[in-house]
Amino acid sequence: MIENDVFKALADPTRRSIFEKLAGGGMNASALREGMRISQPAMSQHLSVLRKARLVREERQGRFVNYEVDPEGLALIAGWLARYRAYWPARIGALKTLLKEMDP
Amino acid sequence: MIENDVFKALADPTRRSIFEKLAGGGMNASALREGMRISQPAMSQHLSVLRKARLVREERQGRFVNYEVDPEGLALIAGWLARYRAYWPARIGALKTLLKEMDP
DNA sequence: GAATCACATAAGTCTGTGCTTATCTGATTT
DNA sequence: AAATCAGATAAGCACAGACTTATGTGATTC
Repeated sequence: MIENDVFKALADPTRRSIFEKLAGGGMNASALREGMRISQPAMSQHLSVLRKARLVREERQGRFVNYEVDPEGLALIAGWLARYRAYWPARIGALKTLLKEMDP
Repeated sequence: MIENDVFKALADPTRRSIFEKLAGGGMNASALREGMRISQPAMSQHLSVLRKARLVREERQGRFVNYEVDPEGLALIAGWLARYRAYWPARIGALKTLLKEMDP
C-alpha cells in the first residue's frame, strides 16, 4: 500500500528536510547534500524511500540525477486528509490564514 | 517538535486504523478494540502516541475513558501540506475548493 | 581505455518501536 | 471493604529502520 509508504517516508525528519529543500526547486543528490551533515549513501537511501512513496521523482541527466517533487505523494496525503474534513472547521481559521499568507 | 510526533504517529497503519475508527465517532478504548486483533496494552500505547501527537484527546467518564478526534493534529498536517500548495495537482485543487466552500 | 565522477547497492551495527506478559491505579459494584 | 472492571504502566523481546564503511555501476573526461 502506497499510502503507508508516504506516511512512513514523512515520519523521518531528515527526509522531510530533503523534501522541503526539493520543494524549493529540483536539484541533484550532491547539491542536496550541501549544508546537510549527511553521508552520500544515506542521502541516496533517503531519496530511494521518498521515490518509493512517490514524493519525489528522478530524471537522469548525464551522470547526474536530478530530483524533483512528485505531486503524487502530496495528493495521497491530501486525499487522506480530505477524509476527515468533518473535523476541520474547528481550526479552519488558522489554515485559511496560512493559505492567504502564501498566496498574496 | 509536535509536527514530528504527528507524522511518526501516522506512520503506523494500526494507529491510522484506530484514528479512522474514532473519526466515525468517539468511543472508549474497549469499544475501539472490538473487531481489531489487538491487545489491551497495545491499544493503550497506541492511544498514548496519538494523544501526544494531538490527533486524539481523552475525556474521563466514570471508569471509562472516552476518546475522540482532536482537530489540532489534523491542522498540523494541513499546515504542512499547505506549504507545498504550489505542487498540488489539479485534481486535488478540490481541497482548495473545499476551503472556499467553507468560507462563503 | 584508464581514471574519475555521481550515484546506487551491500553488509553490518545500533537505536527505535510495536508487541508481549505481568502488574498497577483508580473507579464502580455488591 | 472486597471484588471487579477499564485502562495505564513496566519490563523484556524481536524486528524495522537509519546509519556506517566498502564496493559496484554507469556516464564523462583525459
